[in-house]
Amino acid sequence: MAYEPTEHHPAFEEYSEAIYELAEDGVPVIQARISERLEVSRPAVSEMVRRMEREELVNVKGDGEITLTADGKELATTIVRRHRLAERFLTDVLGLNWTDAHNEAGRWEHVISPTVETAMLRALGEPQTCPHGNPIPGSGYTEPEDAVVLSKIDAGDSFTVLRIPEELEWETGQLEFLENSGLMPGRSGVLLSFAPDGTATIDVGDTPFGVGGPTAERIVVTPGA
Amino acid sequence: MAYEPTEHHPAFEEYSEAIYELAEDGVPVIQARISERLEVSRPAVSEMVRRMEREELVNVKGDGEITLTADGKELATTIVRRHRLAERFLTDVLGLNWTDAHNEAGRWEHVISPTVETAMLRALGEPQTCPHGNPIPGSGYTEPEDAVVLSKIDAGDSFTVLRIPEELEWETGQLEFLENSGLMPGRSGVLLSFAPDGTATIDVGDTPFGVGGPTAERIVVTPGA
DNA sequence: TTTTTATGTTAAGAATACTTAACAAACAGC
DNA sequence: GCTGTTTGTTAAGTATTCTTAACATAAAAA
Repeated sequence: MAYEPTEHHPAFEEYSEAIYELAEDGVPVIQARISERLEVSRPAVSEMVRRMEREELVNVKGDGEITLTADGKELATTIVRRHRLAERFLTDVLGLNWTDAHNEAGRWEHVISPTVETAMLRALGEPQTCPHGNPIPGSGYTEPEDAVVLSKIDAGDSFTVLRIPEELEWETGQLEFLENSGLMPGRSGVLLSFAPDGTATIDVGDTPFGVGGPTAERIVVTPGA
Repeated sequence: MAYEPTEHHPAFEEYSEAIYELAEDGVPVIQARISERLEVSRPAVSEMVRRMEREELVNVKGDGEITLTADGKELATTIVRRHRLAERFLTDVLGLNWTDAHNEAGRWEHVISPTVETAMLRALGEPQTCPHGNPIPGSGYTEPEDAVVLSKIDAGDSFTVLRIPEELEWETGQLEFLENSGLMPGRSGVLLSFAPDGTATIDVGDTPFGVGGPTAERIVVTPGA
């Protein structure tokens, strides 16, 4: 009870996070992309970006590319860290599935305090990634040198799943599909074949199944079992 | 990320909870009390009560007494349940102290989903009260027949702490004091003496200490060890 | 080159939830 | 009975964050 407003406006947290993750996913950080990811109108983004610029959370380059300032980056990493830590906690401790954990964490990230963050980190044994393999900022995680996207693996070769980028987590049904298919970090499989349209057929243990081209171009793996 | 508004406006949740807990504490439920507990101005409460009346969450009697409708009660018990469950979780699983848990739960109560609620209940073994002894709505808790307030115990008699009502949790430093003093549910002690101003001196294991009259009139205990 | 698409902005407006100032009515104390 | 406190309301205004409509420009496609 009794309002305990967060240090920063909730919307600033949400926008900073979106900017951080767009950059992480290699998507050009422009207003239109933010608008799509947060599902708000372009004018809303336009106004928020102006306000965040005034508050020195972001800078806008001449070509419209948006970058986080030091303050903005600090805010973003805090939120992303809490999001991924919460996901880890929700799956590992409370047994939620990927989809539920992802949605829940999208709200938890705004209410978790430093105290709880510390307690969760300890309870989980200082995890370095979220359940989908994405790094928890500040955990010291470094991506393996040989990490490539699934679409770069040759047909017939084996691979080990590294991570499902944030971008894919937002596609409806995607997380549920990947989790149920067993395509999760740490699992090894074989890339059976490529269709002309880029669809990859893979085998990670159960029945082989197809993964669409755009998805295969985003899932990060390491070659070998 | 991506806004997931709660079913009800956050403020409605906050106000419903305040109304529920004021009634629980035996405080007359009028606008002025809500204003004090939520620390918002009286006009703000006036407007919110009108809106909640329009949404059929509350009824206002002729004398200004505010009562929850069936819908309002459902919303309130949901929030109170999540608050107390979160407190239990934060203290028992994450090791937070009473004060931190209380503050944190004040934010968590608005973001916890039914799925997480169920998972927490299972993880905690279906607890019936929060760490301060207040019942978790829907848990089937029933207060012992012989429950009385601490100030009703005779000097020299022993007692067992039952609960610290919500009202006291809002007084600055109160939870910290009570927790550090060891005045927690389940603990037994002896009421050593009463001062003329109502202050009770008690012994719950360590050094005896005094509890102010108004506080002693609110802490609920059962007679005997 | 002309047209279409993508992108950003302005303008106007709405909902939520606050605030302070000012006022009226009821109630309690002397 | 008068006075001071408690309580609720009106009025006016603010901050945040969103919307749609309309428009301008730039980039891509035909």
